[in-house]
Amino acid sequence: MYDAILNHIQKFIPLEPSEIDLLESCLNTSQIKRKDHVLQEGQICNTMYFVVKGCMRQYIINPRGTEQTLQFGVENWWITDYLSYHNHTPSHFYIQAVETTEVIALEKSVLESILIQIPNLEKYFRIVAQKAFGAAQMRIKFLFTMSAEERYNHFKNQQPDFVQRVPQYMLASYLDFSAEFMSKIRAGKV
Amino acid sequence: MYDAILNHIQKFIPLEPSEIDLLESCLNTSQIKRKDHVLQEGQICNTMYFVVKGCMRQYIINPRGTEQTLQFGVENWWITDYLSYHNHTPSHFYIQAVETTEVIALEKSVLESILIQIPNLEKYFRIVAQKAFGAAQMRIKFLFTMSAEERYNHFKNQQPDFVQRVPQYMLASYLDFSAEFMSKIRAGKV
DNA sequence: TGTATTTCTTGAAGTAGTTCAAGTTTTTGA
DNA sequence: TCAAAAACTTGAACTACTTCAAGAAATACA
Repeated sequence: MYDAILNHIQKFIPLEPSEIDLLESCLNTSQIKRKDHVLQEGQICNTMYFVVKGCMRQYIINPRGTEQTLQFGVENWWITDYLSYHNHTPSHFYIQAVETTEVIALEKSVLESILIQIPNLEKYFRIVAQKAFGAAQMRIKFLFTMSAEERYNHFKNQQPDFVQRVPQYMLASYLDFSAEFMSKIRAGKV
Repeated sequence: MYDAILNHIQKFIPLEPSEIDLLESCLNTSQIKRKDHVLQEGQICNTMYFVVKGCMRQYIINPRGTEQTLQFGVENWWITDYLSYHNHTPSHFYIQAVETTEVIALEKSVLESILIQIPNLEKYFRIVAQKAFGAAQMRIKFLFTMSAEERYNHFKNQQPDFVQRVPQYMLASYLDFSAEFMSKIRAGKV
């Protein structure tokens, strides 16, 4: 039932059988329907979400009223607003299911008690966050140095399946260009 | 001597006197001269740097040969390439002192042994990384939604002193516009 | 299965930025 | 202290994108 998350944790740290039992007793999965939100702008985020199956995204609505995707979270990714989570401040983001998605929702109070009982899990979350930060740095590098077409081709080479999986306009905004321009890139009209 | 880092750690977790002693015995500071590098593109990064006093930056050289700053690290910030650090892969980045800077350089092997002796430090590094990731998300939001002039004004309001502290061309590239355009923004010629 | 909704496409007009080049000012460090 | 190096400014020409609007195609789900 919780194989996905337990395997992911054990890629980074070992777990005792008793720790696995404890985790299994504390976790529970929920289904988020396509287009449903787990976080809205202005809310305080006090939950981390682990994607078991499906796809979530974090997005904003820009001043022109257009949605812009900042982050996708697919299988084995954690998604949350860490700033709102840590500072108890209203979130700037929406977090929504792109397709019907199975997540493990871990509330702050539950997580904190788990971390006291399994201190070694701190290391797991440290490494996950450090890698996510590293990936964000690389993302900024790509945004800074590549043209729109290069960003599209690079992403398509790295994640060929994912390009088919989400609506084009979501991917366009993630790569920081307009949906119309994406259409022209794909048609070779640039 | 190590007040800065010990105070910073104790903002997030308590330390025993014995743990403080241990840390003091493992840490050492070094001076990085202005424009000297602690990491070059292509090297494997196996050190984390804590800025005690001064300013470091992480940058790339883009295909046109221009430097673009991805991150500044001032007092009480950690700076490193987490992706190279964790994956043992060649770094895409340069890390350089903007002004003569005092850092605590913590090598991976030393840090790992410290983390075994003071497991609670995992929590400290977890929170630091999670907040850094949160800040990177906000940064991407600003890059996506604000014009060049808005980004400049926003940064200037948030960090008025810092604008004077670093060369304009470094800040321009951090905010993702050209040094020439920055000059025009400041002169009100946009 | 059929229809409402969502997503994608296309062209035309506009613009927020870049690039280049040359001169000026400021800062650095021997 | 002063020469060399680094940083900043300016205008002119250019371009990689955006915005808008309207129609076509694909998809979801009652």
